[in-house]
Amino acid sequence: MSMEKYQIFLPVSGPSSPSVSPSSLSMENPLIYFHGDSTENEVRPESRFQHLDAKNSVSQSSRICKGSELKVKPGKRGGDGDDCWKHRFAFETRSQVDILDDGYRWRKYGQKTVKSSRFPRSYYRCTSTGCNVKKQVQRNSKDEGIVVTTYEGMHNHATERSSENFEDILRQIQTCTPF
DNA sequence: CGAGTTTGACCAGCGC
DNA sequence: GCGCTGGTCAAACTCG
Repeated sequence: MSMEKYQIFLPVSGPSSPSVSPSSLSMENPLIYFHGDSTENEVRPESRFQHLDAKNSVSQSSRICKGSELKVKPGKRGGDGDDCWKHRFAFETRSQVDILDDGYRWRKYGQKTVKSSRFPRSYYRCTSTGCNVKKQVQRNSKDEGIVVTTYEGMHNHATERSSENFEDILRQIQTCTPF
């Protein structure tokens, strides 16, 4: 993925605009820019997100958009036994490959075809012991060149490989709390 | 042989 | 209550 180009969409409007210059963001040699229209270009009308949104008393008008962070309750199976709300955010990247090299090591634990998309959704967990971060990867059904990545949780360790720029992006997304 | 992937089964939440 | 759906488990499999 050395010459892969990424287009990362982040919310520009709202109180949580990442204070980062687009030109400073890169991943090897990426072209990254901010996307200004978060209404027309929502990740997808995912009912789950909207439902969680409602639980968090977030107004419907400010529903989930790309790069937004939200807090989500742990899985129904309570796999990690964590009763606290987890940080969760989603963003889109334009890439030929599904898996972004974000510096962390991920282990795939499932794949499902979801009704809302013709592409399967893949489920990954961070392989680091004690780190319960998960992510879901799915191609946008409207534009298969766009990969929708949803992170859940916060890493409690450093990256295993250097991918500083992408890590910067993630850190800044995680740092800003929109709600 | 260990780490990661695949894939069918299982389970629980939600809407009707 | 039932069926649908999404998320997870775990055994089998692949690969380095």
